[in-house]
Amino acid sequence: MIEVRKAINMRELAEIIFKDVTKSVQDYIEQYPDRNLDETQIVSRYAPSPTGFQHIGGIFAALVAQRIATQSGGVCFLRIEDTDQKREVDGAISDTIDTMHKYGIDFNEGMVDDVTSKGNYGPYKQSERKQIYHAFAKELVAKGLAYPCFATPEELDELRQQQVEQKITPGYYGKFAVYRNLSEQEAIQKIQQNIPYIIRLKSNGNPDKRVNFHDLIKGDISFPENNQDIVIIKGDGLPTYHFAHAVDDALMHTTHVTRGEEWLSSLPIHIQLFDMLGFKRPEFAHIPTIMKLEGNSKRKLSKRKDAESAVTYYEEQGYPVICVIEYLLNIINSSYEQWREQNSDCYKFNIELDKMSKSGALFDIVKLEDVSKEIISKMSADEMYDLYTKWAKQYDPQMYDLVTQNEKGIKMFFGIDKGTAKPRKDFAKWSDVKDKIVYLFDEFFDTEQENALANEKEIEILTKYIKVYNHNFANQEEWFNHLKDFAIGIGYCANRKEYKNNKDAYKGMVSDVATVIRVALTHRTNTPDLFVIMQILGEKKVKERLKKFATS
RNA sequence: GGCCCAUUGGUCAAGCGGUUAAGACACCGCCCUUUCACGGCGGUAACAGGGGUUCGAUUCCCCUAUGGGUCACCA
Repeated sequence: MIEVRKAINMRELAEIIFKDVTKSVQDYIEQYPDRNLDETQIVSRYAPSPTGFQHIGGIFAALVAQRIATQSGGVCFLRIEDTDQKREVDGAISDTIDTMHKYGIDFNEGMVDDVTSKGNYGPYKQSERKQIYHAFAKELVAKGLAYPCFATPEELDELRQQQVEQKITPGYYGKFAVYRNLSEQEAIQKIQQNIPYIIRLKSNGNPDKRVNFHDLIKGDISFPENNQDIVIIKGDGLPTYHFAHAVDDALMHTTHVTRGEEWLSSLPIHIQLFDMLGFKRPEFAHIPTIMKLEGNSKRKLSKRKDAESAVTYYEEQGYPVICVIEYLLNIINSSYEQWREQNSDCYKFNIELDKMSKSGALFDIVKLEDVSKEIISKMSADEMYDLYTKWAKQYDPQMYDLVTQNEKGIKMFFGIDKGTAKPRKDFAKWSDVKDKIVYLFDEFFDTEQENALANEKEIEILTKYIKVYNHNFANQEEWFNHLKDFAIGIGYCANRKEYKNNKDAYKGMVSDVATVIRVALTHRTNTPDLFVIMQILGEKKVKERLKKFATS
């Protein structure tokens, strides 16, 4: 009899707290039916907060989520977790979507811009799902599994302080959770007095018992059960992450929750929530954090300290997006590298969660550069030209103007060694290009600090070379043969072995001659094939530059 | 501090009780070479430490150390 009356009271309390809730839990469960997928098809999601900062770790997490769904023929959706209104930034949602799209990551369902979405399991923005959370919270209160808590932030602070002093686990639980045993009448009374409150879960967990589960990346893990009466609905009426996660992923029928490993330790809470709400638990995969080495210790890539944590960094530096993706794939599964040798489309690579490293990888920009150089070296000259000019237009307008005015020459330059078995690997990113090509333009060449080309030997070479210079060779080979003859004529050797065996007989190697000409023409000791560079420069410029050092 | 997770060369990492402990990047050397590259060949370099279990431990267990995560009305 007493039990029945209590149940009636709890239902009444729930009605008073959630008086605006019109639909029942059952209504929602019916509204979002099971997806018609077979067991192997994965439903995953990327669920960022719209804070306006695109972190490289976000790309990493989204890539994992999107790949496992897509490769299984499943669904990956984008859900916006905007339950913290203080942190929200305007335009962040479309910025997220644009960034992901740029990196080849698109979603089957979810938000498509700041306000609209597609898919049948929406809304996909948590702030628009308040009614849904309330319906489930109401049900919990009615069942006596959740309750209003009237503790003020000050009281909570004080409680925490005392607990810390006494060296006991801090938090709102057990005997410290004073409002969990408030009678329904007392609670109703306080509500009617307009005393602010939040809704807490009435935890049934026992920390002496353990929950076991299997994480798809981390393997078997065991935690003490959660006994904290965690907040599920905040003072502003919005749910906490934990509650929203359980309700959403259940209703949206997520089969695989992939997220950063910072969530691992709250997994006992989430599992408890799924159980108490009567939901089936999804699979979990906690992705290791991308780290950075500072001194001798690893730490999380920091938004404040590390420029490379921002996705915009890679854009500004001009790393082609595909290179960043391939580098990330390489971190996800190191077998990617081998696979890539046989395949070209990185989006076809099947990732395997259980082969992912359990600990966080250091972000290795040197490795990224290598991956990037390899990819760029395989691009056609036209492709490079298009990507470079697109980048330069935004990040280096001066170069953009120069390059677009000299399209033919620049394409010739980008085309050096293209299509051969051993293409050059000059560029890791578009910001590398400028230094490697500016000498083609007088605007830069004339003002560059010149390498010293002053000794007699060098001046002699140039003085003599200009006299025999011929701009009209048909190809590199003819041109080089001419250079060789010239070098031999002035006492240099054209055969390395011979030179080595008989150094005293020569002034130097033909390579020494080439170097002198190269420096005169480019101010650099390191450039691609000289013949092509001369062709790009044109006869007039070549002669001008040679003459500068030559004596008459 | 409590609770979790991790620990193979400088970095990313194979390995799943018996291996000369892969491979890639970086570095060094040699070769090729008109320069610079590319490429080829070779080299330096690792199982955090200590106990067990076992005929045998990088692999399994325990302890220690180190690193990371987490302990909010943030996600």
